[in-house]
Amino acid sequence: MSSFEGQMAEYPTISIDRFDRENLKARAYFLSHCHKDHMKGLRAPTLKRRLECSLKVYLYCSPVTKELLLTSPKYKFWEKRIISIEIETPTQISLVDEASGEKEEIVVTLLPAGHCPGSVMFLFQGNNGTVLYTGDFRLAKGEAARMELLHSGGRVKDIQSVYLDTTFCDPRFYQIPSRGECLSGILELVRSWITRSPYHVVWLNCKAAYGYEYLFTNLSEELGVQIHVDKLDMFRNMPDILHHLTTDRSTQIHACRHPKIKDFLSYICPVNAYPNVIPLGTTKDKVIEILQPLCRSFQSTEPKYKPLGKLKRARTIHVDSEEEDELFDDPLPVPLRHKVPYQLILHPEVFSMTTISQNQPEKLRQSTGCFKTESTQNSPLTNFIDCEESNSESEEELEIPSSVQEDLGPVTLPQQKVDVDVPQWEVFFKRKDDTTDEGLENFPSSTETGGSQSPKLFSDSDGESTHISSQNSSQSTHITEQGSQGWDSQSDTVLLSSQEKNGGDITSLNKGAYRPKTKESIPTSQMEQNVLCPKDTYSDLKSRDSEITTVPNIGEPTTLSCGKHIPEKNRSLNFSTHSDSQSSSDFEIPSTPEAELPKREHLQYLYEKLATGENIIVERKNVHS
DNA sequence: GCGATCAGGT
DNA sequence: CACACCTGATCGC
Repeated sequence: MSSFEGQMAEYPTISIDRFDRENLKARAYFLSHCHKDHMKGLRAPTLKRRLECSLKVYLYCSPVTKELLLTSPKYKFWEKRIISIEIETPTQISLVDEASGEKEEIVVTLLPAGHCPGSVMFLFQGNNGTVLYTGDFRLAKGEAARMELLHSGGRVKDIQSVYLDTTFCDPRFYQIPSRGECLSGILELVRSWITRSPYHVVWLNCKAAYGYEYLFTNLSEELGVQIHVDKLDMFRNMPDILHHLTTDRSTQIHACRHPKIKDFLSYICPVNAYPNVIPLGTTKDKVIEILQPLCRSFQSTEPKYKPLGKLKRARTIHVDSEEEDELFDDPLPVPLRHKVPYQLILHPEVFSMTTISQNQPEKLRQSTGCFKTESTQNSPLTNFIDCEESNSESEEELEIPSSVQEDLGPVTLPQQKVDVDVPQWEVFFKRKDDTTDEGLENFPSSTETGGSQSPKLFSDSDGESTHISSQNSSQSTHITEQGSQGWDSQSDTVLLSSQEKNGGDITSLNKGAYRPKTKESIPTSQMEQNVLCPKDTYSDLKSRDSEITTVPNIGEPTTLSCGKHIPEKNRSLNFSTHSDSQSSSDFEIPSTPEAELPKREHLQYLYEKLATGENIIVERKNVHS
């Protein structure tokens, strides 16, 4: 959480990422990115009133941030008062005091921050010196050095103050895996899972709104599978992202919001509930105590609602399989779901993963927590972990009853046709080029709107000017994003050539920026083959497959880190770049001198363990007893 | 009824 | 441990 109060000593008349208290008097506002903790007060009535009175007050942000912000009706009142500034374009702003007429000039330059789409750092230049406000940022080594506007005369500008995101300002975070490294790890893990069968699905447990688009687009592009999200209207003008997303649940990769399964019991409201599994450290009586208030037998004498929070701790519930379809009766006219998603849950942020191999999807969808399965053949009811996805703001506008929506859940893979067990891959490859977004307001899948699951390379949109491309989206800090950053072509060339040299695994990431027409140059048949016959294509996976056998144990979720979060365990896994590994030199990170660099095979082994839920004893993190 | 704030949760 | 949220309770307007 940012402790920044909104004002900088040098330029106290402007406010950045804070819109409350003292900031209500600001002459100009700046928003670095669209995360809630940087938007405090932004939609408060006090500020709204201020806007109505002070007609010269504006909010400055990147075009992508503006787009994302205005997607939410709650910020619509800002519409006429937001001025978007292009990345790396020094822009002069007059700071006028409306009461006295006093005026101050300031030049602001937006620098890509690599934190989430649209995220920027602000470089201010004025009479009180040059200051840099970083907001939340995630730049790879060397990226700052490549920012021309941070320099003048061949050297870095004389910066008076820097207001810095110090989240990882700690020696423990000496070595942070690059985005590229995280991506390749996740990518291979997801690939190894979903290529096992059409019923193996992955659920990405994304906590924040925005910031995972990099992962989505790259997974989608590499795997030829669109990512299922709840909403995508915020990306309607960002086809580079949009084309990799879908609201169609029949995909193998999900990043949708997950039902808060506390809803489950109160939704079905049975007469009685009998716990079949008693979680460690509690007793049957205690579980019953928790369950009872949610049953009709109890409610008749008791006031209505009792939060089910504690139910979440009951990790496993067993339900007779005969009853499941009754229990989870689907209010929507969709065919019965008989097939089973084998589920891999990834937490891209914390990246704690739990695999679930099950035979009954409904059970999977409804249980509470991924704990331990019973040793019998009976399928336990295994639960999910909440999935926060994009813009929560407009969620309440979704008129589909949440219980309906949620009950369909992210795991209802084969719901479209009862006997169509195999995803229709061909739809992934017939792609229209139109990038119009008509109808998106109704949140159809992009497949439905004529997009396809076929990966669209970022560079496809090069030159198109009718939309905001993710060129501006600073989520794109590395790899593809080099091309999509909207950085000048020189930087692209430099960066990409270094990648080329390295010839990493993340090939498509390079081609996106480097060869605009690559998509067309890939024979469709070949791409299909990659998807349909993954084992041929990824022979290394074959061996892995043999290692991960049948129904894996669902153990303690293992934590592995990706992105900015680096828990102990992860660091102990030494997630760093191997010198001959797949990482490109552009993702270079400082190595911890005494650190051992893991071999790729070793990493892969670890991924497998993680995917199957087996414990890896690398460094024992004391979980609860 | 709305918001701000806090506590607690993932 | 931090992030980026979310939910629920309480209080003030």
